Amino acid sequence: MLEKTYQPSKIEDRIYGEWERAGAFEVGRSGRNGAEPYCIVIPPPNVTGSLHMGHALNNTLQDVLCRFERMRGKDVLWQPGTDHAGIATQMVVERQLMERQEPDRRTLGREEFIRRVWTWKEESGGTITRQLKRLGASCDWRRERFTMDDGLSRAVIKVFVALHKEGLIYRDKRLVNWDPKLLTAISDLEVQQVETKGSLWYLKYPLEEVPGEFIVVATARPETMLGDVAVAVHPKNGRWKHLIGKHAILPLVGRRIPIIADEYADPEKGSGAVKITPGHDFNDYEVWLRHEDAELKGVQPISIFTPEAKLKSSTFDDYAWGHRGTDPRHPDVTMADEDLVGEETFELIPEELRGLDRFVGRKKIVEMLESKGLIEKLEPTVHTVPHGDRSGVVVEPYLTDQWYVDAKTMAQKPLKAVRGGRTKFVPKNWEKTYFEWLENIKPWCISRQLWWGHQIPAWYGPDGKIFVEQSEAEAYEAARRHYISTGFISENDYEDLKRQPAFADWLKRDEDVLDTWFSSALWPFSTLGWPDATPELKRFYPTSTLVTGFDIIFFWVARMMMMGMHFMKEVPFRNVYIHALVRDEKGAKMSKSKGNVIDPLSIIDDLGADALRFTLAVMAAQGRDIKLSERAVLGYRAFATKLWNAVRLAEIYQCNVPEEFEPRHVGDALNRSIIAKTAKAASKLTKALEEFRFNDAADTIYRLTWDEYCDWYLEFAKAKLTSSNNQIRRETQSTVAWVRDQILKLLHPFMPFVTEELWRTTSKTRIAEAELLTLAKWPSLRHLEGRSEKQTIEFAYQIVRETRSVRVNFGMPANERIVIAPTKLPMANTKILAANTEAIERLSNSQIERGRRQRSNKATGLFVYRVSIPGVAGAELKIVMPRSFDPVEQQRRLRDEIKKIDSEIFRLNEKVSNPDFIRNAPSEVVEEQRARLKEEKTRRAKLRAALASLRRAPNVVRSRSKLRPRKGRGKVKARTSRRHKPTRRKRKLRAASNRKLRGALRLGRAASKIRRRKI
RNA sequence: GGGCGGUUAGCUCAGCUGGUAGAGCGUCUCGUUUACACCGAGAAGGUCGGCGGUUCGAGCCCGUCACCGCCCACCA
Repeated sequence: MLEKTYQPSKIEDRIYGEWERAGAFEVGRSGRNGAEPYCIVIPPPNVTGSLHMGHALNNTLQDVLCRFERMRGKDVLWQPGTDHAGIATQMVVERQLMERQEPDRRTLGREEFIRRVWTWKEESGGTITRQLKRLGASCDWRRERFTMDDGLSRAVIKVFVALHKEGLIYRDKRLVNWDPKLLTAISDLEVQQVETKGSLWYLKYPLEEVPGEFIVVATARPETMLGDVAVAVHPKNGRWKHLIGKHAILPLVGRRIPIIADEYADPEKGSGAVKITPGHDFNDYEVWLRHEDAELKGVQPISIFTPEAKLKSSTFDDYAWGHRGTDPRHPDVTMADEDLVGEETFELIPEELRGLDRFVGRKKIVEMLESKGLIEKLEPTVHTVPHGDRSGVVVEPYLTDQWYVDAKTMAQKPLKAVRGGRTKFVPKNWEKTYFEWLENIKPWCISRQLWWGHQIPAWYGPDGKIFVEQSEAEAYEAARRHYISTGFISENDYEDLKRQPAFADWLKRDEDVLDTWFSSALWPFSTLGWPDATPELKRFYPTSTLVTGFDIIFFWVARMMMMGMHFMKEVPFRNVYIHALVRDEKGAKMSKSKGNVIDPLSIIDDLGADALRFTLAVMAAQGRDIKLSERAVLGYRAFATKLWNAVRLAEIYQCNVPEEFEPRHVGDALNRSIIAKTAKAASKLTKALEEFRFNDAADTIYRLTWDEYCDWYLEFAKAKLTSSNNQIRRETQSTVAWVRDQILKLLHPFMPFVTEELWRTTSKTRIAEAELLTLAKWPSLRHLEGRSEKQTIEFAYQIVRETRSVRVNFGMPANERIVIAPTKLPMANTKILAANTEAIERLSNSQIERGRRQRSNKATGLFVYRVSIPGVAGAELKIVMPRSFDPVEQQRRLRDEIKKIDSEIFRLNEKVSNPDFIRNAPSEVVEEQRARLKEEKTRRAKLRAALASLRRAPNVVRSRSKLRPRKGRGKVKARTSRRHKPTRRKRKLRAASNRKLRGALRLGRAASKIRRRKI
């Protein structure tokens, strides 16, 4: 026996355990050998991560797809794993060292530090995996991978070496975005532009050729002026063009720099002349390149800042003015890269500026210029300043050697693949974003000055020559061959060297590691076993669908396309489903600092994983962000409870599906109808999922369960479940159970836990079906969708709806039984009516009168309200009003309704009498409109008749509405004026007093009648 | 500057190929020996952002304007 309410926390862990024990999520389960493969690779969460709402959404959608396809009989592989997340993980472990007051990273040394990270990973790295299980994720956990595990590392090295040999990976000295806090290069994508208030300084540079005159340059970064190599002005326009070819003297240092012509200088902006600082600005670097062989021949970019060692106790910014050796304030700390500023550059920097933090230096240099009268003016501006997305500090363009991927070349095939439809984005408009980015892609900087990650397989020889090989041994071998063949070393000398300890340092491995996204880019094939030709690789690549957020289309999706096309010669996935962001209920991004984060785990604890999953799925309409509130989840927990209770009802009435039950042969109209509706819902849901319309799919099963099954079907079925007619009772019991089972299956991808639990507890009576719902077959019910709707139970439902509506609209109390009489029914409907009389009467609290007895109603002369029964031509429902309704109110109501119908009829008339409409519209639309017109006219006639008879009706008491304050109105006011909702107890009291009031009114009515008679 | 998306009931949002504007929540009224009060019934509530166009017919297609959001680029 099921408990009265569903408590998710009681069952979820147990159910997940059962799935795992049964190996339900394992790929290639027995009996699936002939099955079509279906594969999703999980977007690997950071190993440091814990489940946030974005993960919850992302993985819910993947799980819905996987469970759906698994039930459809496909051989499903949901490939799980985590990402080593270079910077994030390194930061976490460094923080931990600090908290435990252990030696910092540099003190520990690289090897020991990495050992610590691995320890951390073993201890804490499983968090996200456990949390995904709590969400219900049906991954094949046996196959879990990690971007730093041996296999994936091997794939990374192999890819790097191969691309290097093809010239698609190379080392280059150029400007990169340098993160001064993390002390590493980062890629363009890791830079966030932040709007910042700043100033624009107008600096006066003296002209060499015209003493006493100046050229004015505008800059937001005056401190970089020490690195200026030129001043650029527009070649044709502006106030400075006459100075082209002349020279300026760089203030403070007295260096002579040329004034050059370049279109980059916009005469409209700033002063019209721009300082060129190729060592510290991407645009200036481009200008330098353009003039490298002309006016700037022999001039090199100057880097005037040095990254310095990250100091634990540092109170100043980590990026400072050029200096060497030691920091004056920290004489004991040796700089990591003391040679990054060359001797000459060092000499270029005035002594008082050396060693200053860059922002302190800015102030200082402005003061120095100001004191010399070289600042013309200062303008406040707002400009966007690049920040490191991880560190949050202002990044610095920095000229240094890094490794790059030739992304431009690699982008070509991915572009073609999507243009040719081999990979499709859903929704499609993201393709445009993808195209734009790939078409304008720049070299991808892949080296990072970190320790945690895949160390670059490049070794430097004694003369700086680079050997990129898969292993140290191979690098040494390559070096041996190279140096011997070039005569750098003789064979004998090499053999000697080999025996010496110095040999270990003969080649030096590159210290840097690869961008985390480099290994993620291989994910769709590396996790399947590449570079080995595994059966899984053959079977599941290309994968079916990738489910991810739009924020990583560039970071991840595009790069997987590049690597996939290059190494597998095929797209990594057929579909890319891009889902939205989960925001808070006000639409703000969830963030810890804002404190508006909804933690999926606490939601799961309180309301259940199913409720959360269903909420996310039903809200996942394409192209819109999800605004999530706890209230919404609450609503879908109620849905789980509703389902629970429906199954309980089936249990109470001993419903089960006997072996011989065949839904096609069901005879009763009520039962036939719910079977057809279930079948239609199944098709609709299936189609929606095939098209990634998760919200439509979820909505469909919600409607079927709650509206059709619970609110209508089960309510009608109750009468039959206790019927003394054995045949009808058994058929209904079977149908109740059969539909229940279809619902459990259809809902299972969305709400796996509660449906599994219900399946288990009700499956004792089921035959030839899977023990576990998760392994059951997806319903395929096309043949049960049925033919016409005309003779279904729907009209019986309509009778109930109309009667209920009339009851409330005419102000009758719910507990007063009224008399209704459906008339002019076709034979089929008459039968259905007869078969469902009990249910109709119970649900509308009415008594159905038919045939002879109807005429006796006429004899009473009571007011009879007539309405058409929608869907059954000509049929109408007479509702005999009791003596307890308010006629004045109802006359008003009827007149209002007639007015509405009048305008509707007018509109339809216009339409139908318009020859253009008749000519152009499809005939079925014309017919439809005509039918509607007719229907509306009939309705109006009935209402008019009702109005007329209302005036004559003997059960009308005119004085009543005067006696009684207009029902409800006064109370409405009182209620809405309250600050808060009355408590349940108060509401009960109020209901009781309302009943009393009604009692009093009835008395009043009787009294008034007597009075009238007297008159 | 380039691109994408949004504007529909009090709130949050659906609305597929143009053909009677929907849901959930909230509000109001009524109803509990009933599978479920995490419930049931009914009701109120909308010039579908503005203007123009195409069409027999526009929430949907086209143009335009306004406001909101996001992405990319740039900003001396």
